[in-house]
Amino acid sequence: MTDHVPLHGALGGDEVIPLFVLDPNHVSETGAHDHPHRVQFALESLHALEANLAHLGSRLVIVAGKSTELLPKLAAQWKVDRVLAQRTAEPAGRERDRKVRELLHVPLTLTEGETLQPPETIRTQSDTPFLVYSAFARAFATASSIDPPLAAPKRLPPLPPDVTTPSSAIPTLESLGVVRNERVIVGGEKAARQRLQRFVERAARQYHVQRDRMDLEGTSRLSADLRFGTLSPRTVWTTVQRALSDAAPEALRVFHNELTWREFTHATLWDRPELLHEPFQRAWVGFPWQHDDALWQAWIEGRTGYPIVDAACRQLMIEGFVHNRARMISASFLTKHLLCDYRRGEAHYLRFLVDGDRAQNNAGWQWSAGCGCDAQPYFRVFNPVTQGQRFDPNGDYVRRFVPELAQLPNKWIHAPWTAPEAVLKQAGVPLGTGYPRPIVDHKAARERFLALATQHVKQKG
DNA sequence: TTTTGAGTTGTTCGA
DNA sequence: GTCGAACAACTCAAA
Repeated sequence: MTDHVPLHGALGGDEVIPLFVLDPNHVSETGAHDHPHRVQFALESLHALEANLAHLGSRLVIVAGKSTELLPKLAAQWKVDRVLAQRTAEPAGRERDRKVRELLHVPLTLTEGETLQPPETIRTQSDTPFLVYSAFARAFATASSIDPPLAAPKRLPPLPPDVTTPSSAIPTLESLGVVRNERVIVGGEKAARQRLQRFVERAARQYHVQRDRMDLEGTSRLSADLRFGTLSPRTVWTTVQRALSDAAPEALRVFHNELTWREFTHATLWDRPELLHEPFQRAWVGFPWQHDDALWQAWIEGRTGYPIVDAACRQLMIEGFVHNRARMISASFLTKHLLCDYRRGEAHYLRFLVDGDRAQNNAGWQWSAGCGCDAQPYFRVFNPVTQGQRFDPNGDYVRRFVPELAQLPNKWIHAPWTAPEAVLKQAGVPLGTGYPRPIVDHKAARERFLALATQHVKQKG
């Protein structure tokens, strides 16, 4: 309830009806099957919200159906004088909001809050959207002072007596055919605040040196909270800023930089909704991605033979989360080593990530594939072995998600195929049966991709 | 209008 | 092991 801009805006009136519309596209058996981890997190967050509102003297009214049909109907029935909601940069949400506004007979106020600044406000001097990150970040830093978050209300007005619509119950996971996953982070504002607190106490001060370490808890793990609004970006920005006021400035600078990237991805998607279907760099339209179902299956199941890639792919399925660097390595591998269309990987991540944020996910995948916003061109091809050695130096991340390699000594943990037979035998890792050999050779795959990319981009340019 | 400096996260090779 | 250069030009954004 902290920093909830629509609720805060609505408190200016005498009566407030907190309403949540359960969209059957998202919360149904099919919808839940499409994104099980996110549904679990969302339902828990909804329960927490319901309890929170009740505690403050109000009630959450839950209705199931399409916003475009329900909102005009309910607004008329309840004789409300306005409707408030938070706007989103996500294209389908924008389209929904546009239709709702058209159909409502009262004003629809779309408030800010998804991002620190409204997505269309950070512009170049010639009033065009920024196309490179660093220029955006400079403009963001000078243009914006970040307002402190709005405090949670102490008390809410009770529901008006004529709101007699029976509230739907929040569906159970079982009713949606989803088995609860204990490894997925807990939803709700309270759990979110605990995560933020934990980050501030344990990791924030070392953020600049440990954020890339896949084996440590060096990151904030707040991506899902930012996606669902269980924490507002302002809350995260200012809380970490306050906590690091006496720390080395580098830690805060690097953390704020990550939040600024989030601003950039949302502003960019706001400006170019078609990015969900097309590459950022137009020269990449029509790139000859290849479709090999055997390679695809090996990647999604974590059987590529490259431990760090396999760990990342398995973490996604196990936790609904992947460490940022592991996302990059695994995305780079799928697109550049296996030549799979980044959109296929993007959809897979969107399906299973708790934090499935279209703006962030798309920008990340495009960057990894080489067709996104990046100063460095396509010839950066991550080496899955050296990346593992640098950012998972003891192999702990690999061992956590690829247990069949648990007994393999550190020296070979990121390249089991280079280990002597005796070592493999001792570790109980029969290559080819216990753990796969690499499905592609790194050097050959790298050269193949570079040749293909060079050829294609030249042709286009 | 032209010029200028700069561009998230890397890899490989050879000295 | 460590370090610097090459990778390849091009576009963006501001002066």
